[in-house]
Amino acid sequence: MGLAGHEVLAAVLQVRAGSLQVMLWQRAREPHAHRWSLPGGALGDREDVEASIRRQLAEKVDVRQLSHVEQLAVFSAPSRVPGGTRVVATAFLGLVPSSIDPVVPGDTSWYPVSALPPSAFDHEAIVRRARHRLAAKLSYTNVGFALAPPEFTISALRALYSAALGYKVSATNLQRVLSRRGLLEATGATAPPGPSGGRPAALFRFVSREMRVTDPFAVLRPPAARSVDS
Amino acid sequence: MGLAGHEVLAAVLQVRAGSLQVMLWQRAREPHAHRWSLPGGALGDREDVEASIRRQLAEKVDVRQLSHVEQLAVFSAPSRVPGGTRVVATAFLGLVPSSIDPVVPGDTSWYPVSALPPSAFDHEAIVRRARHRLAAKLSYTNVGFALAPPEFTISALRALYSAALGYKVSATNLQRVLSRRGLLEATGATAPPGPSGGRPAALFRFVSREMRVTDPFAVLRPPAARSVDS
DNA sequence: GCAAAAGTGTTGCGTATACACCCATGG
DNA sequence: CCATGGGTGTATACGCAACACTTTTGC
Repeated sequence: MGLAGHEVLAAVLQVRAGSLQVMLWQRAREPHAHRWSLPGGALGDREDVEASIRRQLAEKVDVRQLSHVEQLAVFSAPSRVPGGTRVVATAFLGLVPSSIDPVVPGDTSWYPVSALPPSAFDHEAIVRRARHRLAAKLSYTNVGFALAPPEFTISALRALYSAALGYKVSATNLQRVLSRRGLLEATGATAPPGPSGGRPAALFRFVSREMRVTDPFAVLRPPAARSVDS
Repeated sequence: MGLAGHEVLAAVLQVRAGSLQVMLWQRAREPHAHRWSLPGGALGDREDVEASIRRQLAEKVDVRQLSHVEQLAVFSAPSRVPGGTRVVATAFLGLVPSSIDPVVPGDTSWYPVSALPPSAFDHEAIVRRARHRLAAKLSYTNVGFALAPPEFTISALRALYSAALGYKVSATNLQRVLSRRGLLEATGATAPPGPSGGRPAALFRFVSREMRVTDPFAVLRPPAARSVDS
């Protein structure tokens, strides 16, 4: 009769060691003992789903390290979680900058999204969804800021985008696109060159670290106004 | 702890009489008696949220008339619905082609999204979200098919897009964009001219009536492949 | 000076916009 | 033959991809 358990889950993604990875913890007990599952838990009585996922993630990582959190979708197949009580899940995408290595509990670790271990319930589908959402938003928003350190070289940024998208991105054009859109600004400082020399790379930062749509109307724009994003 | 009511709600949108309208029904009882609210109801034990919203909408309209349904977001503020039991809602966007005038119950009618009557709960926010989602998807997917009749003239299609987007769209460019992307095809037939003459308009149809992303990577495309939408 | 890495200039192409012009019908 | 509405042709603008070339360092 519409009464059901409600849980929140998050696919927390980070580019680590050159690949896009997701934070998972290993279940100790049934159901699905030893399988890997997404962090999260039951929705509390006095919180909405976003407050809830932030609270739950606080048990795994320092919440201030989460650079971005957004709702993905509801997963509600009646039998998605075995047992007497039916459980509906609200899934989130969470992002952590690559410059941070969060301290995580012992049962928790990171896995490349392209090589997940045996996953519990429908969590693999949730990770796929998160991955797809991130790739899409990298091209029409400024979410890049959520993967990047406060300051970075273009090469480093290129590596992040490549890892998240799963294919090589040109550093040249990446810089141009992000600059033209006004997302990137030079800090003035430069990074030291590598051991084999080379021109020192300039450091950049994202102008804003709030999610913003940067390519609002690919086509069918309103007549004259260009800078509307609403 | 995590046990809550779960309801599904849909903002069913249709272009009627030149404006984008939403289907609402007037509450007879408290809470929020006489205010207007979105169709929907409690999630059943044996259905997922999408099956549920389709079932609930069947009580209002012929489900076959729904040309598109998609999840919007979860609305979960603890006090969004007054009363003892906490109610979490999964909101959907539903679309009906403008050629159909569904028979609706007596307590139900259509209102322009730009001039909503006093709305129940957080339903106004849900309508805003639906409207925004529709506008966004009109520019990078083929959702247009869900607003349009099986066959239509370019002028008629222009009127639909203009109503849904809230600003004038050029018929010339609309046709070009949709044609280049391979979404539109001519039926060969023409519509009779109006009472004051004029060249008879050619009839078109959408090639596919399944949702598809048509502008997958605004930028940052994978190197060579162009037709990837995954 | 040479190799390596970073960044800029230039060109070409694909796609969208704007606007003029041609087409087909009713009166 | 004129007014009305429909459709196409053409010029222009803009943004991204590709690639060559210049800049700045270590050895």
